[in-house]
Amino acid sequence: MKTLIDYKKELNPPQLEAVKYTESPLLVLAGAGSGKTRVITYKIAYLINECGITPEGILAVTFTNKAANEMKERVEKVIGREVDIWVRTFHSSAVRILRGMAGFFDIDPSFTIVDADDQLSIVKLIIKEMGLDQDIYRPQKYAYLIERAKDRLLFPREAFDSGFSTDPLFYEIYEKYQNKLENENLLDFGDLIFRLVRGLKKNQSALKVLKERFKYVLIDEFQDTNHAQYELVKLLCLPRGNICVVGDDDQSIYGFRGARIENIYNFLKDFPNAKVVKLEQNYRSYRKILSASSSVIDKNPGRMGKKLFTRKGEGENLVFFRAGDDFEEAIYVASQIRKLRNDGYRYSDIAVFYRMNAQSRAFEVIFNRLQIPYRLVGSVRFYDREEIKDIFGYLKILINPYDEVSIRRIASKPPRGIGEKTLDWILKSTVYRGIPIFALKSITSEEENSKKNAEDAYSNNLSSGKDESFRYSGDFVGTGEKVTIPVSKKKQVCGFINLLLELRTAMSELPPTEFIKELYLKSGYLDWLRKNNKIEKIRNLEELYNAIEEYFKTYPEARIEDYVNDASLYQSIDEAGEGADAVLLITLHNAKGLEFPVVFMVGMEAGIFPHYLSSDTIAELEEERRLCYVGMTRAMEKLFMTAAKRRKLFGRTVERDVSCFIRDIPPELLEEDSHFDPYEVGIVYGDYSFGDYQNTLGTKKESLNSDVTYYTRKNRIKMTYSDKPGKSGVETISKKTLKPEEVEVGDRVIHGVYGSGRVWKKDGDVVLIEFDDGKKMSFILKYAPLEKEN
DNA sequence: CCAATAAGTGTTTTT
DNA sequence: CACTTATTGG
Repeated sequence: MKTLIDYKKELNPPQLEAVKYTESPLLVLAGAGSGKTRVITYKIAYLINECGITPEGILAVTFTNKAANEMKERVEKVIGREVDIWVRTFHSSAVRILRGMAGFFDIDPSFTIVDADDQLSIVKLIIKEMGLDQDIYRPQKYAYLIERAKDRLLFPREAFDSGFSTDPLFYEIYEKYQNKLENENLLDFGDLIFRLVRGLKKNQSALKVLKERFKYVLIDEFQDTNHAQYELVKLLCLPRGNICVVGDDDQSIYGFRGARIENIYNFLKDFPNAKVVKLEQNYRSYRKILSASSSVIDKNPGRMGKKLFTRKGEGENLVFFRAGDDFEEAIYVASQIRKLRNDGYRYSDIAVFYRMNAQSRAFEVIFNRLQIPYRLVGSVRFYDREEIKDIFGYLKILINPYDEVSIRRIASKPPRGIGEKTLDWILKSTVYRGIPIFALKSITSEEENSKKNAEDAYSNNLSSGKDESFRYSGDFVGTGEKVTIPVSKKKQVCGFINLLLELRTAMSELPPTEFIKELYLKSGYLDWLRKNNKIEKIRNLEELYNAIEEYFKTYPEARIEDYVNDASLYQSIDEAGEGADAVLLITLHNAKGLEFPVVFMVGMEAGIFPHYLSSDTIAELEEERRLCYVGMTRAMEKLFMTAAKRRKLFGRTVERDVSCFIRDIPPELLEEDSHFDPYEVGIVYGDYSFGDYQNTLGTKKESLNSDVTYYTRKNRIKMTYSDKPGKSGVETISKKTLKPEEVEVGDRVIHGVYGSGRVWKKDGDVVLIEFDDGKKMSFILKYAPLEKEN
């Protein structure tokens, strides 16, 4: 059944043109808030309903998995039925193709994916093996270069020859890294695209299969594609030109990751008969917000140039506030949020954007204190958590028994008597010689054992029988090194291998969710966490279990392998808290594609935004400016920008100037808020750990023994903590509080911090107190250190 | 081998 | 500060 769609009614003229145009390649330049998702959605519907293209024939590439899911849902809503359409990220598409057509690409389909973390540990390992000093030859630098080389489709040799890097060490490290990955059946993020592109170039028949399958290709966020991804696009769509790319050069913010803004400029050259449609009507923001954001982005030269306009009203001026420090900044935002609530906004209408995740802390502390519900996106990504990665470590070994990174990761989690030496031996006996780890079973079996023992005794010139400390030794591939293992470790090694074998059997026999339970228990991992009282981690394992359950409900046919692969590409489970009425705390990068009635852009300070590590080159600064533009254009009705004079970052307090981006905004659009008094918010002082907030209000003094002492304004409370073992802790103020029913207007009270005063007003659990110096402040009774004066 | 402690260190954004 | 790495002592 086909739903009738009135495209003319649903779309404005340029949108309609973009949807309907299929004669040649199409570049849609979609300004912020111009309805680009709408265009893609309707275009897919149009292709299916009006152009006779089957859903399977469409490949739609989005930037994140989340965007992919949303896009698919929207398409299905427009079409009115479920469709089997590929809406995926580049990486997820690549995994699917590589695994599905592994034979074409000379790839073992049981490969596992290494993430950025694993990647770094491999590079570290190599640098260590090469005997290089990690301080001089920084692993992260080489990991970064390897990533970039892969973006550019350069193998080690080619990278060296082409002058990508003339550092012979880089060449060597990259080559060793690549060899390791290949020997251990691992692919990193870059490989996913790299191997696919290489494979398709080499193997025309594979390319033909894909070209026949994908009748039409759509790419979203085209300005953030890298070279390799663009090559893939060209392979699939040249010379046919069955392609539509959508992007905005002003919103390219992933250059640090290899994204090439030029791709969008080059599209017209590479696809010569391409048509361009510009979407310039902004449906999102009031005019003042739009013009302020334009005046920022206007500073960037060489833009393709769109003239965004809005039919929404003028709107209000932007608000700027300069706080004393980061906590005051958070308190200001909190107080504004309270006001907004009074004006009828919901928490979920509001978002706080910052440049780096570290900035979220002050907001978490203050929001908790003031009971403002918030949702934190992406800071510690779920799949990046140690315990989650450990469980994935187990899974990955079972799928790919060559996976050294995972073996290293979990060998001693929980501790099972396998230390560095033993681990070394295990790896050198198996993975390093191209043998799966399970094969150790035979090496450690009894018969083998005695035979080996005899041989070893011989080769080591040891008297057998007497000295049984060496059980196995050998010459190892590539190294020529002899490694020996004390026989005393046999039990531990056998236990480990048997565990893995049992788990492998369980994996193949049990339903996925049952198997996960089995894994938690049999591995001893859960018990280990329990024993050490790691409540949070146990909770996370529960959450993982739920996620897995959910996954297999959605994809009943899937196998654990599919889950592991999919999850390796996902950044967060993300379901938790979604839809709840809560303020969103999010990085600017993560905010791309979202919109909110009210936006707070915080930390608008030189050094933070633009970030001091991204201010060296003009290109970097331009990217920061685009990031600022992206942030500003998320706001629909109100946009607040804040900065702090001082900020505690990396453990020390630094003074900072206001961001240059603030100065790019015409003063007539930006109002400075200078009336704010943090005390009015009723923040309760003394309730923070370790002087978080004390810096704002109190004086900090350091004593000789390096303990830190904080004094409050009135010197009534002293807080100390110590770096010395056994002594860390806070001597806090008395935690005495008053219950609402114990307080009456007019009562004399003593506040632990501010001294004595009189209750001026009482509203449920909030009291307003007039102190003897005349200052009024409100407090939440539950938290305020209050006593009655007697 | 491993837990506990001490010392050292580098600070961004993420598929 | 938050994290990793090195050292120590059982």
